[in-house]
Amino acid sequence: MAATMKEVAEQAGVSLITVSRVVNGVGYVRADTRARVLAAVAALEYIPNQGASSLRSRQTRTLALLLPTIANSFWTTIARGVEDEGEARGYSVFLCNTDDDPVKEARYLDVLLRRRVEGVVIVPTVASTGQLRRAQQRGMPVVQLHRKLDDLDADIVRSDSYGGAATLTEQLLATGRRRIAFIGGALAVSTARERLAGYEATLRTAGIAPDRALAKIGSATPESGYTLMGELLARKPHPEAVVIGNSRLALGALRALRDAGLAVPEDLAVAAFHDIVALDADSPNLITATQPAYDIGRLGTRRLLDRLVGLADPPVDLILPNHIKLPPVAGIDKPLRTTEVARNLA
Amino acid sequence: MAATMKEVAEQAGVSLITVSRVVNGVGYVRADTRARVLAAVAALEYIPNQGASSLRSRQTRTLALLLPTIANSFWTTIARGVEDEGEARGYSVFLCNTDDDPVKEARYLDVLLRRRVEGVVIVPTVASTGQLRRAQQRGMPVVQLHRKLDDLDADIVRSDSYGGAATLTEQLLATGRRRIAFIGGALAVSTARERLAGYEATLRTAGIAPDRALAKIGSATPESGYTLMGELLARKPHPEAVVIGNSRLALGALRALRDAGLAVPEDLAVAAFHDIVALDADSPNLITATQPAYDIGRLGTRRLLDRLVGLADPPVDLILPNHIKLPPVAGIDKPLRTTEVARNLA
DNA sequence: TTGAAAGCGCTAACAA
DNA sequence: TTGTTAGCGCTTTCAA
Repeated sequence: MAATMKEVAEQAGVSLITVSRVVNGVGYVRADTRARVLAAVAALEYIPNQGASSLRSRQTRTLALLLPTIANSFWTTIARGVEDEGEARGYSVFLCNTDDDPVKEARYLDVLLRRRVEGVVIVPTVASTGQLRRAQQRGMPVVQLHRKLDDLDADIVRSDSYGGAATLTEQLLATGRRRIAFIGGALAVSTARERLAGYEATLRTAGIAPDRALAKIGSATPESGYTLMGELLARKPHPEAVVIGNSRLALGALRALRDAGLAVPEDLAVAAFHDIVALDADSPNLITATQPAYDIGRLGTRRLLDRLVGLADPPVDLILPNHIKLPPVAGIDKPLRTTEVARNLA
Repeated sequence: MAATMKEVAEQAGVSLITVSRVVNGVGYVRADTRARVLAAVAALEYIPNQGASSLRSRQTRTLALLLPTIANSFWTTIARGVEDEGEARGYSVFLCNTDDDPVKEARYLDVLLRRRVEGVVIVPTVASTGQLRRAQQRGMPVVQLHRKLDDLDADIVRSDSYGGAATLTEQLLATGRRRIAFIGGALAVSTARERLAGYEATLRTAGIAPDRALAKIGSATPESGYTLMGELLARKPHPEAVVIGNSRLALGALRALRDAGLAVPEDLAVAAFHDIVALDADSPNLITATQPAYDIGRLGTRRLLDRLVGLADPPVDLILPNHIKLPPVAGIDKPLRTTEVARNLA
């Protein structure tokens, strides 16, 4: 049915390899020969079979992106960055939703190995190390996004969780508030640990001993945020401000404040990491740190593609600054960057 | 480097084809032969090369999803449905963001043809027909999602735009309001046309002649929604209610109402199509119609996969009901479905 | 239940 | 500037 290179060659009266050269634009071909080949290509509506080419050349021009779920705007923006960079360099991208389930992730990795994907960009689960190392040993470069596995020797691109939390805390301190609480996600995740650490270190620097009773750890859901904020409000007097480690927690916490009839920031100031669009409606009154999701995807993929063309440097840990936004209040209106410069920028 | 089937065969002391049968689980193989082969597979860490298999068998087990952009929660939820269904049936999915740009779309379709993708699930642009027909002619089935191209002979799965708009309008009428306005997206898009039609027909059924001055058409952005709502509010008296054809328009329209100091629904009731999470914060006071995005993706992909195993029925137009949500007001609290049943459900 | 032979559509390596 | 030969790793077809 579909025409092959051989048929094009016969039609054009040249050899197979000449057609290959014309189609791929490599090597020397006389102009009139090229024209004859192109005419045959058009006449037969020839479309190269990339699978056959891959088999011989050992290049599939294919990447894979594994992330928790595409149905969340933070991951989604990363995905867009990955796809754009891949497309720009001639790579197609397989999309894999792991749901943070190691079993699902392992199954995908297996499929990708069979497909001889050239490289993998991944937001890893806590249990990914073994499988990823296996992939690396088989010559499949891996770039981690957002979350860092300590015992994996691979490039990583992420945002500055520690610095972001520190800046949010600083901004609250700058408004004169001292009793500042914290609500964050499970500490098994590296970003959550770093955010808590950034918050505590900043308090100490300001001469405030962190009060562990004011640091609440939950599960990255609005429900959890609602509950934890409720616990903070039950204290008399309640905290003057709170740093919140992720958007879903913030959503619930803000609801708790509304239900309690408290105004933000007058009664209680809120500074939160802001990843998801759902927070937009509330954000005018918040201090927010937004991660550069698109760039995380884009730069991670760039790094991966550079590896594919031979880059052999040691793995980098590329930490990108968050974008800090302050509420439009007189006197505090210049946005800051959490870190001065991204290190090791490719 | 990576072991081949041939090497496994030598190690196990059998022929190539026997290894193939064991690996693929087809045909007859004696238990002890199978065990020897499996041992060799493990020893050599053999992973089948799917590309080679595809070349011979002409099955790539690969689909593609083309949509405007993954960075929008409606499309994203569709994508999740597509990926889940594909994964469940052993297919990997290439993700392609077209940005509704026909040129980008055409370039992707070309790549996908080269890759011998087995089928395509697409949210088409207005200019897709030619390329898609070409794909069909080359044996690549196409399923349209959400938007219908009139002159393409392909399955489509979408939600009931006409019925959704009709129900939103009915619900507003049921609250006693009569002067009901409409704000919608560009009429070049089939869904926008159908929503306007559903609104107008419902008014007529209620004995109200649609007032064209109350039907505003814009460009599916919050800015446009803000402007158009402003125009409606400039009329004295302003409308008692408005039906809004998509979420981004609604976002802007609601902002305009806030800025004008009008309460929803007391001063002006709002019924809107609700696709994106950003609207959640406002939705308690709205009547909303939410499209079954996940099912659109899932059922569309199912249809495509059924075609791949030989289904030859004429193309269907599968129209799924929207989910209607009413504000928690006494007396009006039972959700409705816009259409009784999805027709032609596979 | 197992195998031999052929070939999918293309490119690498070398030769002319 | 063009061509020949070989073979990528697997499945199809036919035979035993």
